[in-house]
Amino acid sequence: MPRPDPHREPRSELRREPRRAHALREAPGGRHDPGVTRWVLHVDLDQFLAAVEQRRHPELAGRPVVVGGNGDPASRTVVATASYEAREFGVHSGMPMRLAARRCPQAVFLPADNPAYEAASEEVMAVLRGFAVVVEVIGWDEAFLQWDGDDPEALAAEVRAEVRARTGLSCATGIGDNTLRAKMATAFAKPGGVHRITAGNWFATFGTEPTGVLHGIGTKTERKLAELCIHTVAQLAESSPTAVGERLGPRMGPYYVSLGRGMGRTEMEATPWVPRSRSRETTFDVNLENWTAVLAEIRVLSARVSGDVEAEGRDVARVGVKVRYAPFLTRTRSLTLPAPTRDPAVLEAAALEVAGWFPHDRPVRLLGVRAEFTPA
DNA sequence: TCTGGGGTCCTAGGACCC
DNA sequence: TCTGGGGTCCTAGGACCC
Repeated sequence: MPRPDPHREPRSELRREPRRAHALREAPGGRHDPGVTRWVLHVDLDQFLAAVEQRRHPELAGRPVVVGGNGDPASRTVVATASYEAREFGVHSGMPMRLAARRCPQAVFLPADNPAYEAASEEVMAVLRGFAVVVEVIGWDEAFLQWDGDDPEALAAEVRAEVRARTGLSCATGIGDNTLRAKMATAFAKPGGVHRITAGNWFATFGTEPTGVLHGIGTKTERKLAELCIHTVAQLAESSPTAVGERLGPRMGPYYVSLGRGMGRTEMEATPWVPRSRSRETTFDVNLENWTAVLAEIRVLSARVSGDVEAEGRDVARVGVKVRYAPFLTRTRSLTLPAPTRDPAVLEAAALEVAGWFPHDRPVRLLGVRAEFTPA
């Protein structure tokens, strides 16, 4: 049973789900025209970052490539994406670069070039929008397609061929009768294939699997569910939403039960995502020992965030600072601005003020600055 | 396996007001 | 003087995802 790769590129969609719990119920048809079925396709690019690098550096094709951080395998960063060749050596996303270098010293280590990946992602999304489908982008390398028709495998094959022809990139496609099942199907489709999961084979596929296989349930939640004697997907599906809610929260509890039942959305949202916040953070290869250095770094991060805010062209309502002390104790503080602004001087002053609230007396491993926008 | 960077949303407690 | 309940805002932390 392939467990989905826990780390891949940005832009989460999971946390948008609970709010829409009312919409999680199967659409009262999913069938608008008789004989035509609503399908969701989850298109997921294979080893995206590594593939983009291999595409622009053809000499890297077929070689182990590891993308992450600043590309220095000795630095305190982790692997963002490993090519399939590198995965053969046990290198995978989320692994410390140092360990990756030990497992696969002959790999080519490259720094993450986010603008390049954003551009490549846009190329792919443009191809997807060329089909008669509703496209919901959920990350650099992922999108849901909503489509009413009879042969989703045929559509998936067309999509894959077109993406390959127009961008040189390979993708896998999960097919489902909702977002969750499509997404979960993709794990079986990788790399480059197609797999279909619907209400008809949901429990046959996942019923006896641990709850942690579900997209949206991590190790912490899996453990809490186990304390309620809920171990498998089928057991979760049969659980009382209110009982689970008493333990895991009034929204999340019922949401988890719905996941066990394989529920998901059937309507995609094509309108572009509006970011809620922008943040920048840095982990230092050598911990910062003095507070003057900390404040200097806060200024640097604040300026980067201000640049992002300016590019976004929206006002900031709140400024937050994150401090991770050695060895790994993380604290966050934040402040609502007296009035929304995008003035870099005001944002910097706020970040410095918040930073001043933290204990000054321990080595600092990471600093971060975050700006939260006023609601659009 | 000493654990990145960039995000989203939920939860819960306290402040404050009516 | 003491008490209530509800609503909203602010804040810190937690969990999860790519």
